[in-house]
Amino acid sequence: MSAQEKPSTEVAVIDARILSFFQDGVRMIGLPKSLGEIYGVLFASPKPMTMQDLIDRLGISKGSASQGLKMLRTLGAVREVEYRKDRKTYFEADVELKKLVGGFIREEIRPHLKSGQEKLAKLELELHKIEDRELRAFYEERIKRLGRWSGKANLVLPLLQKFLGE
Amino acid sequence: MSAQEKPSTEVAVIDARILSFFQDGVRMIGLPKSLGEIYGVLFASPKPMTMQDLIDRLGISKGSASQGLKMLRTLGAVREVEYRKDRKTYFEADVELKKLVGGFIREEIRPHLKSGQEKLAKLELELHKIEDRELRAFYEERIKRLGRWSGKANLVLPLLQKFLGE
DNA sequence: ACGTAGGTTCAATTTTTTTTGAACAGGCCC
DNA sequence: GGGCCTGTTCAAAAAAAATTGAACCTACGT
Repeated sequence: MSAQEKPSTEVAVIDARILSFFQDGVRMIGLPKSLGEIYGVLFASPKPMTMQDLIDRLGISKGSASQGLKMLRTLGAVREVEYRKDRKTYFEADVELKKLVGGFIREEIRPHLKSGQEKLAKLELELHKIEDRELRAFYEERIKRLGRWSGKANLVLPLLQKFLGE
Repeated sequence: MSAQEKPSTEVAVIDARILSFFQDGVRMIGLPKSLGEIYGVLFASPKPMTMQDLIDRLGISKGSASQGLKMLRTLGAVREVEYRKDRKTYFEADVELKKLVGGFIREEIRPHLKSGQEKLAKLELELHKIEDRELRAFYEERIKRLGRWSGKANLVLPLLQKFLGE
């Protein structure tokens, strides 16, 4: 039923490989497998899909699909598109690396980085309380080092985005 | 007992903050929390520590400590040092960002990337089997795109390392 | 050779994360 | 209004990952 295409064996094989590509890829960056699966199916689909299509295709629950799509949208990896004039929302994969990486950095990296920087700031304030000269010097060095790391990260992320943006 | 220093309150507070810094940081890159804890303790310690020291300090099991140190060693984040002439092995944190990032890339990124590239290679071989012209064109575009992503990653990683290496 | 301290391994357990599914909300059409 | 279709939420269940602890090495000192 519905407007599904005959899934010719070859295409099915290819879809499966693309899927496995993303299942893996997403693991690498520490996101749930189902995110990779949903994105993979959309990436491999010539036309937009509904949530129900994804549920059928992947055999996942409605809840998973809904949450997965939500996350993918906030990452900017998937977008809603006008497609048919019905009640459903149709999705397609956003395939620009720049956007994918940007979303990942914004949602998954920046917040950690920020909280780390806040921790560092507090640390600096504690330093002077250490009595022992030598020990204080040691901690100063370490904390300065953490500060440099943090600074590097702040420098690298925009460069990375620019580089991937072409 | 043992050669432990008086953990003056201030130092304890600072150590705790450093620990929490790494607990978080390690989560960001998808490594187990205990790795961050172990590394954090070593990072915050002016002198080398034994496995037993870590067990006492963190209240973790011998197994955890052993496995954690193993992983940290293969990541190049921790190294064994000569310290006292006893049977124990003493560890200290390697604090060069370049080395940390390098180890992470080598152990956690490269293998995924490689397996992804192998999948891509197989994919290319399947493409010609698709009968439908239009559909084949679509898949060709997508797979070429994946290839470009992969290529970018291969380009970026060395640059990243160089940049952090200074 | 024996006992013991330091260290590793791995199956079992615990903890954490992910997924499910049932309840619910809103909107559309009759 | 009432039924129905899409989609969301969230507590409970399932799955996956990390941690433990006991068995087991190995090398050293006596």
